[in-house]
Amino acid sequence: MAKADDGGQRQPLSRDRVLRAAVALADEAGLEAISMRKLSQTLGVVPMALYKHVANKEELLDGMIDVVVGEIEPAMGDSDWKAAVRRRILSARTVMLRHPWARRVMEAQAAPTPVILAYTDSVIRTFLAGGLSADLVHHVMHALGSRIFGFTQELHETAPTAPADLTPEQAAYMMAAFPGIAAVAMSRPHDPNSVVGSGCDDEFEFEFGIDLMLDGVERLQRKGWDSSDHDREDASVL
Amino acid sequence: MAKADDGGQRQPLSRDRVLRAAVALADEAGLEAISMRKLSQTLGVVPMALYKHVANKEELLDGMIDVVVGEIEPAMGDSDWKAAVRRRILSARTVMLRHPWARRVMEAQAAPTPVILAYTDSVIRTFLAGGLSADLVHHVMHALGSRIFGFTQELHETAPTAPADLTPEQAAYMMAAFPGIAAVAMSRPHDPNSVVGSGCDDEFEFEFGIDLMLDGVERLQRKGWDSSDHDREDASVL
DNA sequence: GACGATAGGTGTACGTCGTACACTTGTCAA
DNA sequence: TTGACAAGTGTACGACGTACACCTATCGTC
Repeated sequence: MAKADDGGQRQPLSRDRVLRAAVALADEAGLEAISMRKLSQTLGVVPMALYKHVANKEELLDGMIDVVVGEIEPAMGDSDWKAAVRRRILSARTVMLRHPWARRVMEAQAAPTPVILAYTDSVIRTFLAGGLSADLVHHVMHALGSRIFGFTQELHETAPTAPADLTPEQAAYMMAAFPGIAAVAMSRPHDPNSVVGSGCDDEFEFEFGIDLMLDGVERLQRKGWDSSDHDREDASVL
Repeated sequence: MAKADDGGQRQPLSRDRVLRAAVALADEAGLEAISMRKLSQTLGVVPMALYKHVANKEELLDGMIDVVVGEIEPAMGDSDWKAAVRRRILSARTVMLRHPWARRVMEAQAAPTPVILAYTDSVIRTFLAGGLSADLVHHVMHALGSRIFGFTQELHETAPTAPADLTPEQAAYMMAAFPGIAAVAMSRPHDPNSVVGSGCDDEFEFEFGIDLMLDGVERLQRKGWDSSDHDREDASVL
């Protein structure tokens, strides 16, 4: 069995210990630090030792995601489906902010793990319990997409609208080359208290997005919308 | 200069030729086929030759994305902002369906290229020209996120709601373990004419998503919504 | 026509990666 | 005591990105 050189007893590896160490390493050193070799080092073990607990790197990454998804608050029996979903998603969001690498890993995943399916299932059941039709819920889940995991839909963390850290020359160039972006970037003084690097209040933007969707869904539900209603020749599907 | 062994004259490489070959290779062999070595092979050249035209692999990938984004239809002078944005996004979507690997590349990108900024800018200007306030446009762009590039927001191509290719045992297990998913998956017979692997009408789901957002935005605009209106203690931000 | 600069293609080499495979070693049931 | 089994080790291979030194064809200048 593995023992530390300094005489201390090293507890044996386990799948769980491997996954937790990997999550911790990714949290502090970023996703690019996750290699079987580097991870094994942090566990004081030889690279191949990991393969006794994890089939390959892909399974390692899947397991890391399961750990992260497991941190999302469980559903609570909530009378109002909108508030319930909203709280759940915002809880997911705080988890994903703790593990910023998780998004890229999930996006590269070939298929959802059972843990992910279970989370998705519980969100769906919240909608159904709120009285939404299965048909409507289907479309809503597609429309929400990865937002249910608390992911912003931005592609680039440093938003193109970020006016931060621009030299006057760069700013002038932006103004000339991308007048729309410039106009929008200048449009609002941001709340200095809850700001991320981009200079935007990310929390506000996120809530704006999910509220836009959830309010729209509520309106569809109220008017008894059904996907078979719509005329496929219409410009809009709603 | 490089010449083909068979006596035929080989036209010299160029950044453009490299990028186009890379896009073609990714289209037919997938993103994992994109390595400097394999790409150089398809160009009949030694790996290091590519570095005379592209600084490194990251720049190669950026360039590939620029090629793809360049395929999106330019904006047309459209009186109705909603229809204009809708058409533009749907055009982007058909481009991205041709290059399914583009999404992952863009998501891994550190920063937007000028080409991406130019496209983003033109979408913003469409909104502004339609009379939306810069403030509203700001939030809308965040809310739309990567949807403006025509990306579905799904994490996994094979949606968890896909009932296809399940053995009866698997189906029974799904029903028991994930009743919500099962209920939603069973809820609607899909249009067999425009179906992707998932068994869902992806085109419909995509349009449902953007229409949900654009309709919501139109409503906010009509009632003169302003981000400074809302009370930050409210449950909803709208 | 000669010639040096330069752009474009080559060859070799290094460090990193995931992981196959054969091995030792510690533990425990019989 | 044994011997099966789970856990950790060591070596090795092929793929990757790319640094660096090297050729070589082309062309403007004299």
